[in-house]
Amino acid sequence: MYDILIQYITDYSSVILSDEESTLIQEAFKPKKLRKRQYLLQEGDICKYLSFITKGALRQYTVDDKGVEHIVRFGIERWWVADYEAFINQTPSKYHIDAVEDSELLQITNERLEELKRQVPAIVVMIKKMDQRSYISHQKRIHSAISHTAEDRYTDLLNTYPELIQRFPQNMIASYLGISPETLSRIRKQMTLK
Amino acid sequence: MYDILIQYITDYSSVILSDEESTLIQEAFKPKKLRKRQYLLQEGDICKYLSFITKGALRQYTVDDKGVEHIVRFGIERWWVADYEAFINQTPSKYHIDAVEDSELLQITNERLEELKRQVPAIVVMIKKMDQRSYISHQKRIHSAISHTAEDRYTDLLNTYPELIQRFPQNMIASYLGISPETLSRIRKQMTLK
DNA sequence: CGGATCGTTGATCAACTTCAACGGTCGTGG
DNA sequence: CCACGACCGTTGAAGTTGATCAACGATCCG
Repeated sequence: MYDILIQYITDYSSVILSDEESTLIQEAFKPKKLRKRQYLLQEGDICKYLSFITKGALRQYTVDDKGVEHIVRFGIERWWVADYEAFINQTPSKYHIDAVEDSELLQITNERLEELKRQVPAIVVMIKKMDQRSYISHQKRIHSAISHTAEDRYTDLLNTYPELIQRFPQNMIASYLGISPETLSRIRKQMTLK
Repeated sequence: MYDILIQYITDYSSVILSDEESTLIQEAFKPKKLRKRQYLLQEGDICKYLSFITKGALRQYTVDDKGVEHIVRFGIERWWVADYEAFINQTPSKYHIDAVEDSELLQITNERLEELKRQVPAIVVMIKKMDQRSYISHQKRIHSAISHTAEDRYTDLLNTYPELIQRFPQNMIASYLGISPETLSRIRKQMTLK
């Protein structure tokens, strides 16, 4: 399962890792398995780990006073999960993270990650690229949310991340888009008629 | 005008800069003035510079096919502006950036910034902190957009960035929130009645 | 087999947009 | 320096979009 991570780092840093570096990486990340519906993090928890998904699917979300869930992020293979705010500041999280399928993760603490950055330069390059990509995708999602209709936002997601739509149930997709499950159902019906 | 930047870097890196470092920074950033309504960047331009605002107010936005503007970002003193995507990849921008007031900026190119990071460690620390803060604020804005009503989003902005509401005309605030100017006007009226 | 969950559909309701009109203010050119 | 036009915020009326509530069938899983 470490090979997926090594491959990921190679892809994102454009650096081929030495055997020593690979070993350092494997020592720094600890495996964790989650059953479907199991929490990785609950509201109020400190987020100790940054997790790399080698298998499965997770979601990060809040629950409002009416009990409605609002999904801010999905994660599948080769994605990272953590409540960044809680992870960086080591403060209680405002979010829940749980497994939507049986999942396998590789986890690292903040301190260990800093150490690894010093030991393996490729990690620094990879993290920089990840940060840039997430900045850009956040910007796009914000733009989408403030300027497009529900249908356009769904079409957008369909084009950008078709994997997610195949992978997560429709009501979660609706929550991610900020619309009701009923509305998404109707939008999909509309679209098949065209 | 450089003192604002030096102070900012000191604040965000928690490092006191040597005279040499201050000099290096001043040499790397070039001043630029903008008249109100003047473009810093137009759609299709390559974004050559990252700009630090020492005075004034700017906005980053798109214009849709109906001619409606959608503001994704504001900037005032001690904020940075650039179309990150276009800046990093040196590709044509999808956004416009212009001055809402007469403004003064300090600009740096990507290469010069990389050089400066090697020369002044405090810059690296500062950028890391900026990245973290922007990640968190993006996450919050996305969460706000998908889970709150227009009124809640306005109240949120009022609490988080009161400076922006005092500084930018109401129709721009509405655009930033993703609602029509009329709706914002009515929301404000509602709120004063309470 | 039985309960829970999910997607769908219909009816009604609330939120927000659009269109139009009006008064106030600001900046600009004559 | 004034007058005019452009822009901005406000308000009303009507229209649209999406939310809510309720019911139903299908599927999945224990």
